[in-house]
Amino acid sequence: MHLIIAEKHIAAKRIAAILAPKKPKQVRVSGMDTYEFKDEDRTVVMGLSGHIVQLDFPKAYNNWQKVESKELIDADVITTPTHVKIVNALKKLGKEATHVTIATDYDREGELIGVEALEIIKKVNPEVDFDRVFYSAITKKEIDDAFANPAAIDFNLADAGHSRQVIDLVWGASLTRYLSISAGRLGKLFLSVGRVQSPTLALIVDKEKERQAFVPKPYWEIYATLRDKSGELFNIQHKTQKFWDRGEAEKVMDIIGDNATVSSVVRSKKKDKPPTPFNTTEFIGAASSIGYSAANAMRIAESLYTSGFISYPRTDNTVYPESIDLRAQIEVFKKGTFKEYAEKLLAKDKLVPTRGKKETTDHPPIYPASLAKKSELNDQEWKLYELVVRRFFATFAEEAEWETLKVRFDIEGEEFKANGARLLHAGWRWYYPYNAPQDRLLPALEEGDVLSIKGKEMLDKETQPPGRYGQGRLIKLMEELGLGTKATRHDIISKLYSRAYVHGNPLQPTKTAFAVVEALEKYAPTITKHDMTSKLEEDMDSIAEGEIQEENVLTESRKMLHDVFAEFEENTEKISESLRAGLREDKVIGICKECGSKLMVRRSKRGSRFIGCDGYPDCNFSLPLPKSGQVIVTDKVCEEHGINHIKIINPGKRPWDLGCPQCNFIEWKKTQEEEKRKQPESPKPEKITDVPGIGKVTAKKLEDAGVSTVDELEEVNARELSKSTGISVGKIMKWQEAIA
DNA sequence: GCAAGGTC
Repeated sequence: MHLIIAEKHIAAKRIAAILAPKKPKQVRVSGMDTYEFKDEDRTVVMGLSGHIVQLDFPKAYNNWQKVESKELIDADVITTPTHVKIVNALKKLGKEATHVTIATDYDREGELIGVEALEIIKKVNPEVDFDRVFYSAITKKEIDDAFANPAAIDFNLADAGHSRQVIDLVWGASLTRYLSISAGRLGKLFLSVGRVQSPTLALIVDKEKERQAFVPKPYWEIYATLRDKSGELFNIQHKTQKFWDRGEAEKVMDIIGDNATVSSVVRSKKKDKPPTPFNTTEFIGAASSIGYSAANAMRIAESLYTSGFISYPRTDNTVYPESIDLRAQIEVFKKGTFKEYAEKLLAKDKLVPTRGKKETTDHPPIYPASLAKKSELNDQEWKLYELVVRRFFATFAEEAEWETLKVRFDIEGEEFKANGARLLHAGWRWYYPYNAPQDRLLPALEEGDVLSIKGKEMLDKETQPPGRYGQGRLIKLMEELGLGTKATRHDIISKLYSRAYVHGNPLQPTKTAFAVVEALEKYAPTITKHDMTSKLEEDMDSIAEGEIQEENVLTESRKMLHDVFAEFEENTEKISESLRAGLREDKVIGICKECGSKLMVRRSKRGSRFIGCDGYPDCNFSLPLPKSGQVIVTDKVCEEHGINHIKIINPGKRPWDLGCPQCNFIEWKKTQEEEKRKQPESPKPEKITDVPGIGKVTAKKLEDAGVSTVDELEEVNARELSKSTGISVGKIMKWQEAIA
């Protein structure tokens, strides 16, 4: 039997459909759908799900307290299955196979994924014969060509990928563990470190430092308001856009008289080029600018892809490959919502798409694969589908053409100006109307016109600090620096949120993030720089070229990590103190109005959280906090209470903007009172069976537990009563609420 | 409970 292994299920299905003389038979093997057909031999095609195994340390290293972080550097690295069903199917089919063809994606990870699968098969069938095929799109021509010319597996390339896995695990796990223990942050709140996440976090922290160091500089702007012939008012600005000297600006203000003369009018034309095809980064950038987070955009893109509405969403490529029939792809839209756009494009004799800078072999750019009806998708999905369709169309459209107008004015010898712009020909902007610049219309003016001045204004302004990174911009920057991949960058950003290193969008780092980045920059600078990835890429290339052995690269990397730990050991105390200080700062939410001490997030003896005063026990001012979720202190300050707003982060949920905790508490008390006022009629129940939800049977149970009157039920400890009766705590507390 | 990389 000939076994063909693809990287994912859908690829297996499509490859089978192309290779099979007749429709392939769908056969379930160990719970997996595979595709079988008869060629020269019986052939089975099965899909993996990317990596189906994972690297890890042996179980003995799992205990954070007992195993020193340093020991992870030279610990064994073992391979464990992550997709058991697929591994079982591989073993079953692998045993029967006489020949195996690896048909995973055409890139480094694809090579490694193929070798991982082959290794599983070799365990049950050591003598099996194997080869490898390369294709860059699943079209009949590419697949037929690939299978007509099978090649050998590139084990060096797979080794290169494997070295990355080991280095990521060893550095990430040992540093994460060391920092978490040093800061006393164990359990869910551990402090993570990684080759990609830490340099990304450092970018965000650096930007924040730049903002903090920024000193705003005051400047002034001068405008005059003119009336045109038709009576309309419009503004013009002094040619010195920013006056750094107030006196100078005031001098100009004094000069402005009653009239302005048009000294020149220059009309010209400007063109702007249609956009390039979407790759993942560009797609996330565009989605981000219409309000989607990177992770959400990718989640929705994934579902549009699995439903067949768009092509594969994880791609670096920005050039449509020859193998796609682009005209046919536009013809799909001759019906439906985008009919008029498709027809206009199809009327062209020649369709010439734009090309981006990146051209790769793995997958085509993202394009709409089939026609969707609005009713088939939810609102969020539709908007992103529409974005992909419109972008696809725009890449075939003409340039947009603007008419620009530059008018200069003379006011008592001072030059003023006004710029106008008008869209003459929409071109691609008709297809793709996102973030389009507005027309700036100026009245009809000619050189020598004299207009009356109706007003003048001098604005006080100051220079602004550089902006924080938005998610779209950060992903683009990560790509430029080689951090992460098209499939992981959005995940890395989500990770920074869930570790409470950042909050908000644009991203704002917490004090914890500052402390972690500072500690790493001082004692383990390698892991905070994108150069570590560049160096790793170089090493991987050398391994792939066969110039160097994987083992050599790993040994060198481990040696570097030992040096880092030697540095740690000399500075144990300092690292621990500075981390703890940073972590403490994230707990401060302001100054106590009653005593002037710090108000902090604290824990009671019973473990519940609250906001308490550092001046306790002399001052016992306090505010409640929600029971679960991480508390994040934002930089927004409540105008009324002078304390910082807070957010609550629960894994897998949207962050909850709680606002000022004191306002929130006051609001909560108010609604509580209102609710009481709403139902003052219901009198306190007399008998225990008057309490809603308590019948005779329950009453008997309660009596057996020593609770026979309403008063007793109100007083009893719900937890203890639950233990002795088996009734849930929640139910008991509800009864108690009903009584009160 | 630790990373980053695939894919769902």
